[in-house]
Amino acid sequence: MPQKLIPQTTVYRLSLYLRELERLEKEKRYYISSRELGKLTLISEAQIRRDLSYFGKFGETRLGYPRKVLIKNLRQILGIDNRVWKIALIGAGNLGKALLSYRGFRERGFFIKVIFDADPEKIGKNLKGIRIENIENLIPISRKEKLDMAIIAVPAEEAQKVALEVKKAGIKAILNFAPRRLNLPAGIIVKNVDLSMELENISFHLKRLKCI
Amino acid sequence: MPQKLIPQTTVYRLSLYLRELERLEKEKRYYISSRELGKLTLISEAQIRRDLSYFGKFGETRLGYPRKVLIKNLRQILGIDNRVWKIALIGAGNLGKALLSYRGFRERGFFIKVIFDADPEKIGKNLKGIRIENIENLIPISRKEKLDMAIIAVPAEEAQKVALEVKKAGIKAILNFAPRRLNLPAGIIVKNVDLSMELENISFHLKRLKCI
DNA sequence: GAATGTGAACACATTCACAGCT
DNA sequence: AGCTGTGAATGTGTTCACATTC
Repeated sequence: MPQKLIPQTTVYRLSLYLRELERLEKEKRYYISSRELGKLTLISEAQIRRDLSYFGKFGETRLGYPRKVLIKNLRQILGIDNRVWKIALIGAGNLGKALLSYRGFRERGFFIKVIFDADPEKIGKNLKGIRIENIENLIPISRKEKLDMAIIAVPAEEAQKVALEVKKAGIKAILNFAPRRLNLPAGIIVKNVDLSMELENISFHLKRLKCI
Repeated sequence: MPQKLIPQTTVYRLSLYLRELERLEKEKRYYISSRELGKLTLISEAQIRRDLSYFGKFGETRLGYPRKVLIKNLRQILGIDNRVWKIALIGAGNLGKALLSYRGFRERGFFIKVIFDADPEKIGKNLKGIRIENIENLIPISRKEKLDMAIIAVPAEEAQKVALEVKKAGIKAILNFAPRRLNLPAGIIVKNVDLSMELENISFHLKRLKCI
């Protein structure tokens, strides 16, 4: 496994490949070609070969990629092979609740271990069997539970403050749903899911359609 | 407004600029420089000037960009200046409900006009004052209401089928929350919000941290 | 013969660095 | 003097096209 520089986008596509390969559960054939996988994922075959080549040689000449072995490799590359990532969900509002019932988490080895909120009404109650803790206790609880990741689902105004606490707690990754760019020191992975930006992007392109 | 090719990423950043400029409501100064905006958005000043230059010359030499005028221009470019986009929400599950209570929609001129679901238990009921319609009626209702956009928040297995119906209904854009790549003919804008992919991306980077 | 893996070419995106302006 | 706007240089990501392999 050479340590070449891996494009950002490649990692996202690996998830896509994995998902489609897993959907082929009933498929009897041992091998799948980059062309076939390309048809399923809508990614060019050359792109697929390039993406995989960053991590090794998984294919066999004339045959293609052995499906199940490739699945195993992809899961290992993505870090979701029999490993558990422990998550803090911060914010027990509508979005937080929706995220709690998202099946994809558990399936992929992501476990929400603690929920935090600032609302005294909510603190102490349970959601899906998980206790809602006072956000004030974020740091001690995170450290005790050795949490890997925080999902920020609080109002925009709170997000930056919360993110700094998360960093202080030694958590190494954030998935941020608040419509606010987080300004954090290096050493923490941040991914943003920003609904406003997606909507405005669509709006931009819709407008172009109508004007041209 | 020259019709140069605009990078994908530029449009997303415009949203970011707009949001930060709007946050400066109390700011008394008329002008803001690309450097100052860069500090706020964590984008380089050169990038900001380049991004804006795709759409015109909004700045003034020696002074910077007139904040309020720039806001107006950005809103116009993004297509959210006193215009209403009519949306169908498809899927009245947990995620759908969470999206319904997202303030950002209304603020930006996005209005959820109809909700669709396949569950007979839900059809006919109301959510936030919006009636839940039978998904079977997607096409006639979409056409009558002249909907611009559909938000797909249904289970992965249903997403492709629903998307094809959306296309048939003449809707021109989709925001897809189902963990499934949609395969559609040209002529419809599709943006995916894919939680699994974000999680696996984080997992990938977390793993690297631990291994290196 | 039919696939992979990959150098080389190309396309796209960002940054540099400075002319031009007030 | 201090800003923008932008050619040119650089950096990053994708595609082409083919040598290689069984």
